[in-house]
Amino acid sequence: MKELSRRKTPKTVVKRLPVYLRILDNLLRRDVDIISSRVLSDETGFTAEQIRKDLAYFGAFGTRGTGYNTGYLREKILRIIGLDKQTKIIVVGFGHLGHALTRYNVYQNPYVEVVAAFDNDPAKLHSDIEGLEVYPLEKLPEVVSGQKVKVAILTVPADEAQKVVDLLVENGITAILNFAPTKLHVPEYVYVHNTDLTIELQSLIYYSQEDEKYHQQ
Amino acid sequence: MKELSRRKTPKTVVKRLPVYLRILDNLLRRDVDIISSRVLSDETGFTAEQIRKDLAYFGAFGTRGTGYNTGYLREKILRIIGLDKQTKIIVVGFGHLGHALTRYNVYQNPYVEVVAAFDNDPAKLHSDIEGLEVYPLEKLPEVVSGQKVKVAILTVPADEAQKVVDLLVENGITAILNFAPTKLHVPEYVYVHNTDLTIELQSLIYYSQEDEKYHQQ
DNA sequence: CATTGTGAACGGATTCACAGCC
DNA sequence: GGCTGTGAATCCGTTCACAATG
Repeated sequence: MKELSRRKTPKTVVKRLPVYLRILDNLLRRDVDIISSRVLSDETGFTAEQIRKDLAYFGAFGTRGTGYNTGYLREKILRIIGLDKQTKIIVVGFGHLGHALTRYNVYQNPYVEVVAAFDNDPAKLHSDIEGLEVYPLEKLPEVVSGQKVKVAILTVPADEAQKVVDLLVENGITAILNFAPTKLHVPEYVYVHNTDLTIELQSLIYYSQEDEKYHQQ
Repeated sequence: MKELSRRKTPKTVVKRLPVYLRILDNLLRRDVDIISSRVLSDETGFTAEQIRKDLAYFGAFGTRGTGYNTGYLREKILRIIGLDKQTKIIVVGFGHLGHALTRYNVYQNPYVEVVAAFDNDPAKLHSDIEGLEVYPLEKLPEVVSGQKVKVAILTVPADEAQKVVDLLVENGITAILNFAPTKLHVPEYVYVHNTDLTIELQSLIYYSQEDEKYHQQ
């Protein structure tokens, strides 16, 4: 019995859930209230089988012969991701990127709340975003432990990143969206997703030069 | 013979090349001029075998019994990625995110040059970045075709993204780093990498709630 | 009879294991 | 002896094919 219960959901599946959620939101806005895996496939570009398999990781949400109830499926996915309850996040590093990301998130999603931003540079301690305070790093433990924040977005320079991460982990952060171009060392229970813009851009450049020596050949 | 020459490099490999490059740069700065796959493994977190396999896609760059010459390997990877020659890129959508990304890139890399930014909103047509002009979208064809730009960073709102992409492709763009939260339709010769911050954040939230109903079980 | 849910087959990437070479 | 380069074995996610079912 333990064998079965140890099934871990692949990361690839978790990455697709938010896509489904977005499509379902769009469909609901258009009053589409039954949806087949085939239509979801058209909207997302994933295969219908893959979508059904993805959903099957979490339960049987559909009706054979009919499809999925849009609203019901949406509720289920919200719940699976954890968006059925408010999530507090912090932004560490309030330079241009941190600033842009804060705005981006604030505006996107009612379930997600940026509760504070942090920066070491006194020049950056001012926020032009309504309801957002920017604090020096010393205040981080108080805010994170006090409000039980679990999620952090990290946009500090590479050479400060590890020190900041240690501080985050110490204070109970369990998931980090890392924009600093460096490998972070964390305990295995902490989840780190790296979004490295330099890497993305450089792989893009690789692909931009089609039919060059290495590519086709 | 055709069978052999059709070998395509896996995307996963291409994504790791810039990581190697960064490590090699760091090592060179510390005057380390011979490097083994084992040490590269320690620095990157990838296995030594994987690193050797990755490099082997492009040739045999090492010396058995010794390792790789740091500077030589760096040159090779630069060349493979296409960073041995100047690359021109444009940023389309000059809101907070576009702005931050432009700064980010300008500052990172001598081989990569943001030649212009574009936005539809007259309010955003001013740049505070040295040497960078922000133009209305009508000017895009002239700049892109004229300067033979192949790479674009896209940070426009989701509902404008497809129209802008069509314009980009029409004018010769072959690689797009897309931050708009929507599926883009492009001819198969165009490479699109999606960086969807909402998706990243939502998967992060999934992982932040460890030992919840769906996760371990 | 359309569509879900799922075991089985497949394929691509990683890891293993070792032969080749300095 | 140490480290690269690589075929073989393995792992894991995707696709296939179909049984189950409203």
